[in-house]
Amino acid sequence: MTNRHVTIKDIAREAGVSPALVSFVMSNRVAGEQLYRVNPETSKRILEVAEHLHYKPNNSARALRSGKTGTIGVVVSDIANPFFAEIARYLEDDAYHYDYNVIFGSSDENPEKFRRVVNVLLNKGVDGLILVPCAGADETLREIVASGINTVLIDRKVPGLEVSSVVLDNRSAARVIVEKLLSRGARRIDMVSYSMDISSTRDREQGYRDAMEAAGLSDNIHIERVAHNDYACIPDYFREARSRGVEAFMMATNTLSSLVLSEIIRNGFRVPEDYQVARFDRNSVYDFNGHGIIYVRQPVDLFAGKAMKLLMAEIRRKPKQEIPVEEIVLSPEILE
Amino acid sequence: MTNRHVTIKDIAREAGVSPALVSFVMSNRVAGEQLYRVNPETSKRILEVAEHLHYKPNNSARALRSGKTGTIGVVVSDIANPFFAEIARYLEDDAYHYDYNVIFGSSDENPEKFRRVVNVLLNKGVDGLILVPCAGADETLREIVASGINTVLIDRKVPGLEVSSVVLDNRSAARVIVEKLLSRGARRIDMVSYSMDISSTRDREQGYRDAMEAAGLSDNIHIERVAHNDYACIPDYFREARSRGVEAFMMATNTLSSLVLSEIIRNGFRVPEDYQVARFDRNSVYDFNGHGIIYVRQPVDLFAGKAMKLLMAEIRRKPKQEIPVEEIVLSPEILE
DNA sequence: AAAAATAGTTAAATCGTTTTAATATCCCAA
DNA sequence: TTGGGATATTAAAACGATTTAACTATTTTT
Repeated sequence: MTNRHVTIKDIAREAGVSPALVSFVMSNRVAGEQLYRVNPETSKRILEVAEHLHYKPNNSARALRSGKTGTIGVVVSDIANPFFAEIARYLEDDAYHYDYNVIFGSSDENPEKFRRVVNVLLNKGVDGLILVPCAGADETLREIVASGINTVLIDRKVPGLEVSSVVLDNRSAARVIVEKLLSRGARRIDMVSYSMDISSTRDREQGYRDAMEAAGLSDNIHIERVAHNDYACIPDYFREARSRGVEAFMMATNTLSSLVLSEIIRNGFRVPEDYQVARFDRNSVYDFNGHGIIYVRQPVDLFAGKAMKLLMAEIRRKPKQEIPVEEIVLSPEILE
Repeated sequence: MTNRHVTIKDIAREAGVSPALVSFVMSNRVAGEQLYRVNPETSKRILEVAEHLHYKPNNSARALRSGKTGTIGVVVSDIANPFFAEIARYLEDDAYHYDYNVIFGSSDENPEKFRRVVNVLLNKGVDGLILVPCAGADETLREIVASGINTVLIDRKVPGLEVSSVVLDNRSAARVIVEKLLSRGARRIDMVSYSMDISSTRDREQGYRDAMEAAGLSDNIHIERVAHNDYACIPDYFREARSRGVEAFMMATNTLSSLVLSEIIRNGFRVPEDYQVARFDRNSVYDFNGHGIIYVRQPVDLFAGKAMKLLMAEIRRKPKQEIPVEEIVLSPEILE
């Protein structure tokens, strides 16, 4: 209340130096290739005065002059979805260690909203973007990349886009868990996936096909594609699957498998006695339903860590340096 | 890539007016009590030029000059916790409608980290704060309030602090669900709570006591207080509770009840046949474990909505207007 | 001893807006 | 015709930092 904003000028006056020198000390910066040379004693005095006056740099002024906001924008499908919430949490912590902040946005898997949210973040003036691209956002993504904004994709990649990404080896992961189901004797294995066109689920489908074909079960391949947020069809699907004599389900995501599991149990069946189940992502539900569920654990911490590291490398590169495009593929862990 | 930043000056030149006028039009502002009067035709022309040049206002400059960043800071316990993730999601959407952005931080229920995160947000220059105060953060909170930063507390309130808050009527909610357990015949009802000192769990404990005492069961009152993140003690506790002949559990939170439920089921018991359970917050686990669980549904959307509304009212009040302190208590919904 | 390099510091421009106070124009009443 | 009020517009001063180029000293090299 009492204290008007303390500025660099106040410190300069108090310490008997110029504002410029204070600036140099506060953000120990490089000019050209050289480090600014400040007398250690002067530097110490300035820091003491700053401390004493409770100086807090004004980020807006900094950002205005330097063009860097120290903020990065993150767009996920839905921050309330546990998978993305966890990633968000790691990103938040990682950013902190780089002296950065994070602003989040949720796309709801809607390309129009995706564009809008990205624009809001860009208007805010983020130094970079970490995006979970949603289906149909290719146009927006191309514009972003073309405009030279530092960007890293996460969880899903977009073919033909010159941009770094961090994804899971979804195809192998899916293959392995389906093989596990096969080794347990299941033959009629359905996969439940999303109808939206994103690389992660498409790759998982391919892994499922790989495993089924390798086992000579091409005829048993059945991929049920559910529209995002249209979950009313699950009961019908389950009834139909039962009539086909399905023995096991492989679920592409968290949400889907909760829905199908719920349907299985509502109908009075048990896992794994009546139906085998394999799925992506852990869930507290396992704690209550025996030990029969095979699942893929995604290294959420690495998703965040690698993405942040790539982004920071892009942000910190010298203006004329080439943009390093790197595609990181993370290995899953298969657990029960 | 091609386009250097388009500024207000570019528009002014193109439209043949002064930068000031462009500014007035872009943010249709009030001067003193009066609205700036701009000729509708001029206004239209300026907007057209702006549109045509793809003008994007520079937020840093705006913020520097006006002192408003259009960003609000939110600190929760852990953004990865479903309850807070959902609140975060609503806050994000609500903020958008006020033309604001949100930056999140997680305190991990650690007062030191709470202070640090709040300071990071303040350094960033947020226009206001929405906080879930953690135990032991009273000092930090008092400083915040004393410094006149617009603040609203959510989920938990801090007695003796002159600040608006939005909380659940935790006491009644707890009383009602315990009464439900009682009406189902349970007499030996334990409550599982946190040892940390926050208003929400304390109020819930009081509600539990109210119900037990009203039923003449004062002697059966047992509140098990678990330290945050020290969940290894749950199995011991459960064994001890069994030996006491406990028939029902009332759990103070999401996380706690998942843990206890898991322990119940791991030991081969069933809900509600062997143990009755009542708890706060819904969870997908219910979908898989019968219909016996009584739970309190918190109106998460209202938490966010009311808090944002209060905060906006504070932010938009005239400098000399009094700070309106309002305590909103939300009604829970009791479900099975 | 002169020239060159180095170290330490600063003046002043600049970033893109907002905002205050002033001005210019027109209209109508006195 | 003069003056007062609207109405519409603008010049110019902020806002608080960063950053370039310049300017002293001082030291080193030739």
